[in-house]
Parts: sequence; structure tokens; C-alpha cells
Amino acid sequence: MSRTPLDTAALAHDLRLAVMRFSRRLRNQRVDHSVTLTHLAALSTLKRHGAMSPGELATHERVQPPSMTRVVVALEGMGLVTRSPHPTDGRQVVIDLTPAAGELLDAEAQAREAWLSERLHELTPEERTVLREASAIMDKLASG
Amino acid sequence: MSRTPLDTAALAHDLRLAVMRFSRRLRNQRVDHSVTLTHLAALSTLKRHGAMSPGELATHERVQPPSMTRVVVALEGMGLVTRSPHPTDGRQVVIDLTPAAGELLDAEAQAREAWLSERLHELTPEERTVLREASAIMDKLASG
DNA sequence: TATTGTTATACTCTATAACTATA
DNA sequence: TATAGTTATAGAGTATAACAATA
Repeated sequence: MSRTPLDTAALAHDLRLAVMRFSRRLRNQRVDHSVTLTHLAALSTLKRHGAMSPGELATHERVQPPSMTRVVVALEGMGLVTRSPHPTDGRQVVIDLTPAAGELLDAEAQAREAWLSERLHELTPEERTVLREASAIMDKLASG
Repeated sequence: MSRTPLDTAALAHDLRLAVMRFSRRLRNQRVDHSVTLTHLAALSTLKRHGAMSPGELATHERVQPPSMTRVVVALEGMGLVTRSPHPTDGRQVVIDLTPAAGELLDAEAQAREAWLSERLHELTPEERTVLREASAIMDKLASG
């Protein structure tokens, strides 16, 4: 058969376009204009994985350090994260969520995901399973 | 059980982060700096669906018309698309690929997708099937 | 010297609002 | 009036290069 190479090329093509269109749609689904999707993603990662340095956060989100610096500065200005000196390494900084961020995440994340959650509800359980598995695979691809 | 609402919220969360990280990774995978990923997506859509108006192209790519105007202007400047008057409707414009775009798509798309194709090859056939199905579902979600 | 983070700068992507031309 | 497209403008997101501080 040896159809794999062709299939893979077609999959790469379709997957690329689907992800681009879907991510555009997600970004446009903004309700509150104070916290952007990028900000929310950083906050979510901090909530899930706990306090970490800007560098670690950048690695998690697959962005370059200067890009994360900008995000952290904005979040600090909004009172959503704190920057503390690292206990032993003077070069490093520890970014952590403030209580305000915890509250915001509970409320805002739900509101922002309302559209997506609703759409997901309209899918079949099988389709949701596909997306659940695809999420893990895409994260694996992104981190590789 | 009634676990669906909770599952859906968690899925919305994970899917959002996975798509954001994956799309960042895709954008960063730029090899040639003359044609951007957005440009390539528009060209791909024109190749697959044939000549169409800027408005139709914007709908396909889930962007607003002014955003597509900018892309089309850039592509025309690079000699990759032509803008012709619509035969019957004087308001409309028809965007079509030039021969140069055909050549570029064959070569450049493959080159740009080399990274992704390689990564996809490392997956199991089952994982690729998941991504293939997920692509279709994400397109459905984006267009809904 | 190597690492961590930041500043400076610039480019891509995308949107909304206002305008023009045609239907 | 309504529609298609464009222009003008702005903001979000991200990168590379250069710099400062610490290890």
C-alpha cells in the first residue's frame, strides 16, 4: 500500500488549516476586553502547575522569554500575578497568582469558554473523545 | 453519571490551550520569510476551491474582509495572485492564482510542512486517525 | 563564561470604523 | 438602500538583538 507518506502530507495540510481557522475563531470569541486569551492561557498554566519563573512559563506556552516578560508585566499591572525574588538564585524571579487571579480564573475562564463549551455540547460523545485525544497529541507535537 | 458538563468544561480548557500552543509552534516553523503562514493558507484555499472573491476567501479563512484585503494586496504584489473584475457584478473582484503561485505551493508548502509531516510520521496510525478526524471537527466548530 | 531576565525595536496578524463604487 | 471592497487606524501577539545582573 505505502499510502502513509501521501496521507501524512494531506493530513499536515488539513491539520494546519484547521488549527489556524479554529484558533482565529477562539481568539475572536473575546467577551471581556481586559484580559486577553494569551493572558488567560498564562494564568491557567500558573494555576495548574503552580508558581514558576518567567522562563519556565515561556517554555510551557511555547513562546520566547521576551514575549512572556511582556505578558507578566501586563498581568502584574492588573494585580493578577506577583513577581518575587527567587530564594536561592538571584537571577531568577518567581511568578505566582494573586487571590484576585484565582477569582478571575473561575469566573472569566468559564465565561470565555462558554461559546466553546456550548459548541462541544452539540458534538457527539465520540467527537468529544476525538478532540480530547487530539488535544494530548497536539500538545505532544508542540512540545517535541 | 451526568459527567458530561464537567468533562466538556475540562475539554474546552485543554483544547483551547493545546490549539494555542500548537498554532504558535506552526507559525514559528517558518523557513522562507517571504510568504507567511497566513499567505500560504489563502493560497492553499484558492488552489483547493478555485478562483473566488475576497469576501468568499475571507469567509473561508474565518477572517474579516479588511484582513483578507491586506493578504490579497501582498500576494498580488508578489505576483502570486491576480485581481480581475467580476464578469457581471462590477462591485466584485475575482482573485485567482498565477502560475508562479502553483509552483510555489508545490515547493514551499512541502518545505514548510516538512517539520509537521516529520512529526506526524512519528505518531502511530491511530494517532494520525485521531488528528484527521479532529481536523474535520475543528473546521466544523470554526465554521459554526 | 553561562544563564536569567529585561529593554528596545520591529513585524505579523487581525479587527473596527469610515469611505467608495456598484447593484 | 444594500452589498463588496478598500482605506485608515489601532491593538494584540510575537520575535530577534542587545543589555544587565547574577551564578
